[in-house]
Amino acid sequence: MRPPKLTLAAVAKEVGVSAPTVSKVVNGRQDVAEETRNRVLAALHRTGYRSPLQRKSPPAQQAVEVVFDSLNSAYSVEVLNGIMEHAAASQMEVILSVTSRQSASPVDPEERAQRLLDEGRSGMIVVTSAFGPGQLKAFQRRRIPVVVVDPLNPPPGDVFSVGASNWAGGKAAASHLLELGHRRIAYIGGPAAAECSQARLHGYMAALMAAGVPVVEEYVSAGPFRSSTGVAAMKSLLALDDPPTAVFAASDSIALGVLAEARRQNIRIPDDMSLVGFDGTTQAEESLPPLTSVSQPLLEMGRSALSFILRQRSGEEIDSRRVELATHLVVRESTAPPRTQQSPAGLRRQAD
Amino acid sequence: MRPPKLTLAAVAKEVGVSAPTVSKVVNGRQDVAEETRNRVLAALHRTGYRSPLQRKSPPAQQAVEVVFDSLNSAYSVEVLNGIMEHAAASQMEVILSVTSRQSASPVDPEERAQRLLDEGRSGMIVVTSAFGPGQLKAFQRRRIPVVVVDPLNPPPGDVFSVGASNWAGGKAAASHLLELGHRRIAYIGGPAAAECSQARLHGYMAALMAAGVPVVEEYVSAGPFRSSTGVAAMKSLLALDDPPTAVFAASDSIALGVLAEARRQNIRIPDDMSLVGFDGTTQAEESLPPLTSVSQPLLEMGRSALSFILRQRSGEEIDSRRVELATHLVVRESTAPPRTQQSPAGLRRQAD
DNA sequence: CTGAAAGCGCTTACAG
DNA sequence: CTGAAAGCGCTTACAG
Repeated sequence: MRPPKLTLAAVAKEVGVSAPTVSKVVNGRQDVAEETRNRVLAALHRTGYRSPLQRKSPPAQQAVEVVFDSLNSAYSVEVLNGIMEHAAASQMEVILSVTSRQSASPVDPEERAQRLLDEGRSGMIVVTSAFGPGQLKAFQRRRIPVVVVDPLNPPPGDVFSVGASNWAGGKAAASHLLELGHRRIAYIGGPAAAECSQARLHGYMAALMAAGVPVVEEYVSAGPFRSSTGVAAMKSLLALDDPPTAVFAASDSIALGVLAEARRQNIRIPDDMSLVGFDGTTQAEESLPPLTSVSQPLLEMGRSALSFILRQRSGEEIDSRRVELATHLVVRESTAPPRTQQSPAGLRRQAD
Repeated sequence: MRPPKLTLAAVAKEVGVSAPTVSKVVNGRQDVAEETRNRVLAALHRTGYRSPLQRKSPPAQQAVEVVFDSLNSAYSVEVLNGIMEHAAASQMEVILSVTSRQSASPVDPEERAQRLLDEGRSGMIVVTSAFGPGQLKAFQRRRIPVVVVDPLNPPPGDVFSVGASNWAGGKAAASHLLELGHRRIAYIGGPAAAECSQARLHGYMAALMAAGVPVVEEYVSAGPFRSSTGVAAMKSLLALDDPPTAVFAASDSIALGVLAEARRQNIRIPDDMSLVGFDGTTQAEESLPPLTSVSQPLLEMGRSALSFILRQRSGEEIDSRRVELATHLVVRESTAPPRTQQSPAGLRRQAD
């Protein structure tokens, strides 16, 4: 005698609810009590129920969706590389999408989440993207593992996330400059709203305050993580009566902009001014002079994100929903003691 | 009033048969008269009937596999961006893989091709990769559309490929330098075996020969598309008795290496030496000085590759299996007339 | 939030 | 070979 057919009704009977209720859970409907949903999901999982749809098509290759807001930075590509590496090692397919490349129509999150489910995907990784809590809910309701990497906005407490120790990194950068003897240290940040950017700023401020150095408002600016931000900020800084002797840029791209503008104005780095970047991408390594930079373990961040998905998928109980990987300062040739602490005028004469 | 729902019953009514009969045809049953079957099939096709199953899963979401050998270059990322853009516009999913990230086990091409087929993928795009003819055959046998972008080795004649007019680009770069008055022009190429690299070299040679300028062996070198190649080549060039007054680098990364080494040796660009890159990535734009470079339509190449797949997929008859997109020279600030055509010694004195 | 009842669209079993 | 009738499994609309 064959086991009774694995229908939706059979699952319902097993859980002790009605068929319509199971139907709702399977389709990610809203109107199911949390507790009921959990019991049904458990039974669905235990019995291995597959909808007629799923039954028809062969069990698909395990796959994970990866969403970037853009691929136009060394940062993104490195995180992607980390994901790809882990994916290859664990036989996962990676379905990539880039929101900034999306043509007009933004995808409805409910629809997207349902499709993920229908196609049997293992989860989704969202990188540097402004995924709102509303969008995340569509996934949580369907129990699709989601991991965000360096979210623009801090994610709701129950969402898994991967980041780097930005605060400590900011502090390390500023401390390094302070130890070299700098007192006038500028900070050029990323988007003011971005979580990581704020953390770096606060690390910088913490270091200054610990050293008894006041935080000067004109020394702090913000902008997108692009070299143009560094160029613009550097122009303003050099126009100050009392320009800084060192600059801490919140990304290597920004730092490269600073470097370009410095060269244009004949400010030598590190002789006339010290410069620290953030990210530790090859850009920093290959620039001239090679940039002192706070290195983020970007590959590792990508790997961790995927490994979070895999662990959730395998039903592992995960206690901490946030992984923060260590940054570390890599000292290269763009930082040196200040030329003369007393003579800011000397710096500007040099520039003429 | 909306059109009546397109059910199996509706189709039946239209043909003048019963629903069960249509059901049999849809499911490929035997017990239907040939003539009836044909009429039903015609109606099915005409009305565009889709079973609830087909209707539900948005046609198993069309997807294309994209294979890169590596993602560590502005070139690759830009091509990928082009693919992503077109994919978003045409509602395709992109399944990414990177061969250099592949853990030890190389995937068996037969297996890979079969999986592609099983999962109903639309095709595969292979970028800058050394995909052998043997591997391609596994796909051709299964009628899976494959498009290669800038293959390392020229693909078999019947494979679709997308590239840029490398020869013309090389010629344009060298011509530009010749027109400025340069006669001692070096070429730093990419991997000697790479098709695109050879084309650029031959374009360069053609321009020199047309101008009656001999091709000097010591002025021509090759290496990976990385900045270190530029550094090394530049060192050798500057050590020559008769160093060139201009350098044409086969990629922007290589050119950036040349630039760095020039700065280290106090060779000013373009005053002491002119420099032309290739690719036209933002690296070239943002460098200091901004680099004159042969721009490749990388986004467009990505888009074209995908559009090739889509056209093949839709059964379109395609006459030409090779698309070659135009490159064009973008003159920026790294090129200028030679300082003194007569005094190579002058250049070297300058460098001391 | 839940489920009895009705409904939907397709398929099956079988009489003709 | 065909189709009326019964059946299946899931979903919907809605009363409680």
